[in-house]
Amino acid sequence: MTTATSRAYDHVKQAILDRAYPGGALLSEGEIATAVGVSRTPVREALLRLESEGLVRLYPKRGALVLPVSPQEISDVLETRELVETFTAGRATIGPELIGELTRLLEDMRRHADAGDGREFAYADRCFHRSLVAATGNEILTQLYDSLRDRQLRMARLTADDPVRAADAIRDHTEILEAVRSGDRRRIRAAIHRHLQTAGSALRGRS
Amino acid sequence: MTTATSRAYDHVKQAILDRAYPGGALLSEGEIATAVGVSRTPVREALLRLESEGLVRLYPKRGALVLPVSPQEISDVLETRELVETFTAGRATIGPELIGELTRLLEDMRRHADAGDGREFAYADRCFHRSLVAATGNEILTQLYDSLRDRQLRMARLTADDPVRAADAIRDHTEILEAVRSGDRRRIRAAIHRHLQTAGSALRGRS
DNA sequence: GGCATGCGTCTTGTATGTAACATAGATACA
DNA sequence: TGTATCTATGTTACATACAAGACGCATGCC
Repeated sequence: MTTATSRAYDHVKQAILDRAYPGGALLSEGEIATAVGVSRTPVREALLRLESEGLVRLYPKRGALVLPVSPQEISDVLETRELVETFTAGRATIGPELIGELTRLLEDMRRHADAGDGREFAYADRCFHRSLVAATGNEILTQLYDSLRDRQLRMARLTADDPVRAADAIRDHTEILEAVRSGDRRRIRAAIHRHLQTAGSALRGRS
Repeated sequence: MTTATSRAYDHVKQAILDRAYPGGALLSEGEIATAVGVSRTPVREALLRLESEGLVRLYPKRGALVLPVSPQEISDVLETRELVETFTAGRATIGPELIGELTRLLEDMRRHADAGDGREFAYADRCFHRSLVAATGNEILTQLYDSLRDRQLRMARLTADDPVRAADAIRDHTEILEAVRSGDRRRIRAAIHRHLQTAGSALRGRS
């Protein structure tokens, strides 16, 4: 059986990302505890972790505020993502194993896009980028990148099922993969930059 | 009165950075709780936070392992630090206020170096760099940078009182400040790169 | 009306109890 | 000898209890 803490964590995180707990909501430990069916202790640990990830902020004796997505946060997340990804593009060790994984993930994206499964599509998308970052072997950056993607998920969930954007994403990723295959790091960086540019402008425009 | 959790946190963190709890040590909540004079609950929260910062790793039903500094960690921390700092050098908003703060901190460094106070010196050093990062306004990077410095502190504490390295650091920082004053971002980046290069090679060489 | 004050309620911060898990070392046995 | 099992001990994971802080609101006073 999974631990009570992780159940509480998953529940709250999912609810925040799905906007079931909207930005600005003030959560109480007890409320969540009864919702999940555990005691307050594991809930508290989950909230602490979510705070370190930047999703909530704990106010003493008041509750946990679901941080609203601010223009500042959008900007920070996108800027940091671009920094990490362009850096790793120039640094990842490119080998058959990485190429294989990227190819497989791109296939997944195509399949899920055809099936209209926005959720799985977004997941494959995410794994694609994550693989590139992880290929540098830098665990700090990899972990940072994961948290960035979580935060971005909250901003972008609404666009996940848009077929036009899906097609754009597939085109972009294909380009990135081609660039990786070519081994030309400048080209990889350029492809990633372009990709983030389009993704970012959509986000910034929306909020 | 400060909270029990923060007291536990400060105690454990300080002990780890000072190597009073050496890498490889297996801590138990109860042990720390009696040492700090609080119950196990706040200790647990402190350990959770320290785990998210990469200083310990919690093993279920076993205890908290103080992560030994690995070559991989050194490399990751230095690489990430350089990435963040060179990026922010090209992006920070340079104004009289930033220049004033850097000037003041450099003065502090000089003063503490003369006084032979390694601890205060290291603190001013850290603030100097932090100001540059914070001047981008990117809160994610600022927070990441702080955690990187903590981790590096653990690797470098031994060198803090070396007067030769202090002199080197002051020279490097003076150069950085000059570059900031000039407003030439390429020059700033170069100065920072040089600075991290020397600092890094000392670290890598030692471990 | 406007302001201070006190009360009731909600929520956390911390302490403590308890059961389950992990491990080491001893012991029994093939 | 080698291995499986048992047991004693240490440790957490989680639940629960309780006191204290924060806040809304009514009440009383000017």
